[in-house]
Amino acid sequence: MPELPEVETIRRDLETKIIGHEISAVIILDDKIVQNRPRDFVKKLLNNKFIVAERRGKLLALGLATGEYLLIHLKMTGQLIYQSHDKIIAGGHSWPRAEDNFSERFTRVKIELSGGREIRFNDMRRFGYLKVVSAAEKEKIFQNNFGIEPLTPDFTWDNFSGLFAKRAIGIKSFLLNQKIISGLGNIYADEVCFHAGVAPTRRVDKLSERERKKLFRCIPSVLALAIKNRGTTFNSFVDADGKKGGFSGFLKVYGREGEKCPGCPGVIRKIRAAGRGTHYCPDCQS
DNA sequence: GTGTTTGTTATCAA
DNA sequence: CTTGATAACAAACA
Repeated sequence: MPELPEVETIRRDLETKIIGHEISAVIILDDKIVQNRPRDFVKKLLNNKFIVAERRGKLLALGLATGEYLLIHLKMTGQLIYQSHDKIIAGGHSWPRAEDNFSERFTRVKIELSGGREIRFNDMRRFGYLKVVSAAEKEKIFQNNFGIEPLTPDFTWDNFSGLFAKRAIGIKSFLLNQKIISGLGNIYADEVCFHAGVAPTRRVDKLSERERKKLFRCIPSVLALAIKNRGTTFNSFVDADGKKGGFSGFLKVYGREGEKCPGCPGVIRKIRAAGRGTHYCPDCQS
């Protein structure tokens, strides 16, 4: 599941590869994925070029020379894979094969760039989307749909501590709510709770100042370490080169139901919280 | 055939 | 208004 670290990994990959190259072809294989009218989508991209790669939460925004933005959301199983013709000729890998995390079979949109470069949007479950919007619309979406952005100067204790006020919700739904905090999904929400030593079932308005501070510190530290390791591949995530992330082995609780807790003799439990599978150690998270 | 996986949004109920 | 619960979307897998 691509969350902030996975999307950031892709953003950084693409930034070095696609900026400044003219878009020479746009092929939509599945209309459902594109939220513009297909003809408009192609028209807005063709002969244009990407000049910047931005991210807000789990949403990618690739800036175009015309001032518009291509928004890309990977949702559950989306992949953005880059390939250059040169690399293939030089003996590099070709497109990742189906057995490496199903890809080609689920290619929904192809964007070809000058010089034999190409990015492909794959999505097995077709939850993800691509959409070209104006700079104003993109700004509006960034503003209205996303809460505080971890790993930015905005993420201060002053700003973060204010988010707890008058909220009678569980930590899990607090962390998953993109309008409160941007970028955490099911994996990192559980991991943050573990590192902070608080049970995901606790209500945020009942947390002590000390516990809130721990959460505040663990959110950026867990995310930063995950980015450093190029994200978590649990099911389908791959980076822009089609390679898996390296953070999976660092996961302390997610996907480890029944295993021994990494921090104490206890056993990792799995429950349902905020409608999601939720992993934690009842002994060291309280 | 059943249940499970989750990002996001919609809908309903307390 | 707030919150939680549930379904919906979609496709694959055990």
